[in-house]
Amino acid sequence: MARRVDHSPDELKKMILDAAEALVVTGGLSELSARKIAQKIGYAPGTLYNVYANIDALILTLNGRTLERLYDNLSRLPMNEIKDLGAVNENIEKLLVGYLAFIDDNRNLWRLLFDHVPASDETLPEWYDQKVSMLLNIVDEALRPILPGITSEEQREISATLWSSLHGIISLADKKKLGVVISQSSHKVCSLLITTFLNGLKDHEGFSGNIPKTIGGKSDD
Amino acid sequence: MARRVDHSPDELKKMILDAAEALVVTGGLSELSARKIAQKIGYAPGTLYNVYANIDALILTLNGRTLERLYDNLSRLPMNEIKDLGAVNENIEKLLVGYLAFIDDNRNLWRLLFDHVPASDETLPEWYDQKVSMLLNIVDEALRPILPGITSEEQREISATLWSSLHGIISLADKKKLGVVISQSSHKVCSLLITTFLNGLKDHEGFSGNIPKTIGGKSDD
DNA sequence: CTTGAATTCTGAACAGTGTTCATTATTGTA
DNA sequence: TACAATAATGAACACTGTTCAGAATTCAAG
Repeated sequence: MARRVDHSPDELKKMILDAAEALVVTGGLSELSARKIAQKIGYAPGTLYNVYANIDALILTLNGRTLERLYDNLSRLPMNEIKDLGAVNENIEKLLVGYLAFIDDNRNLWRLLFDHVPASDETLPEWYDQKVSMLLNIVDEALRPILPGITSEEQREISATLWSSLHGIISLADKKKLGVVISQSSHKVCSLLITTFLNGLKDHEGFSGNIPKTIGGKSDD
Repeated sequence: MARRVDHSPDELKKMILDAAEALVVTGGLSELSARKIAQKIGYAPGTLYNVYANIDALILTLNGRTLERLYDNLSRLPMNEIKDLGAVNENIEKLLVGYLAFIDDNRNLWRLLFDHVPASDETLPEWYDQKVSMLLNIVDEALRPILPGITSEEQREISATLWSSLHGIISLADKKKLGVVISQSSHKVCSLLITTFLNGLKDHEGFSGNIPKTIGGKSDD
């Protein structure tokens, strides 16, 4: 029953990805299987393996698309132009709210980003790291105004620190592994982290907050 | 081939857990299976289900034991007695180093804590949350000296924030999902977070960088 | 048109998974 | 010694990812 003409390889690739996504959206990772995808698109299971090396590769591709969507979401958020410490805090907060909204709208896809542990523990492909990097660029940009005097490597380090911290809070809250512990919503806890972290950057080398009327006491060493 | 006398139910329970642990230690979650456990202890697969409801329950029990071990490790660490901001920073750093060492020595068991996503997304049992809570108590205690004027709920919130932030950095680094992004070791990034976070607490209500002679309730809201 | 190579797709098969449960083997008790 | 209670079995069920010989279809050349 070959029907090469029905769908081009690229079409087929997209069909598979869409079917996989639909399954994940509906029932999470546990609902995803080669046979279910095949059944959904009207092909035999073996066909998937002409297009994707294995299910891990398929999931990685799907995760890439999710990262892209997240990027689109966050990069479209309106930001404060004025960029003193308070405004930067607000901007980061906006990114957080956007992120949390994205998670709310795409919970199972978002979970797939972290829940799925690929069999081979090799490093991720370059194109995947690229997409993560793009996301961090957004954080970089939001933070830059208060850290004019540091290298881009330091900058990236600080962004990554903040971002992965927020990830830690959100993901533990999602897994309910801090269930009893955090009565507050993860949003509130994240906000606490952001404020505290940014406040803590005050004494960092290269910091410049244009501190208007924030809380006083800037020490310098 | 029943041999009720060979091993008491409790013995059996421990044998299963030990076998499961050995499998995870050797080859990670993917090496764990009911049949392999059974084979390792010389029983049939069905026997496991007389003792554990299912594999998820078994893993949860195993994770509980891992949390206990981590607690034992961290609670035994020598801490600074002097408790100004610098000393507290050092103490948290010591906890971090202890944690990272534990991960290094028990990588696959530690991964199991977070990698395994139970089928049912019900909340975790109370005894599990308890163990997590015990761990956070350690962080609480380390932080308390600089935050004499806050409620224990706020205290716990701040500890959880810091701890889950560190978790986020470490776990993302472990998953290599920040591979290219963070060239630095996760230790250095965590240290940056700790220092910045503690520094950021300075302006927090109830903060006191000095040694509190008497813990006075000076919260004013 | 016809032939034949190239491509596309199939689906049975393999080795594995968690889990169940009727049977069987062993034990403690009467 | 007989019998109920318990403990353990292991085949069976419904899954999983993955492979690959062979069938179906398309395309190009003669």
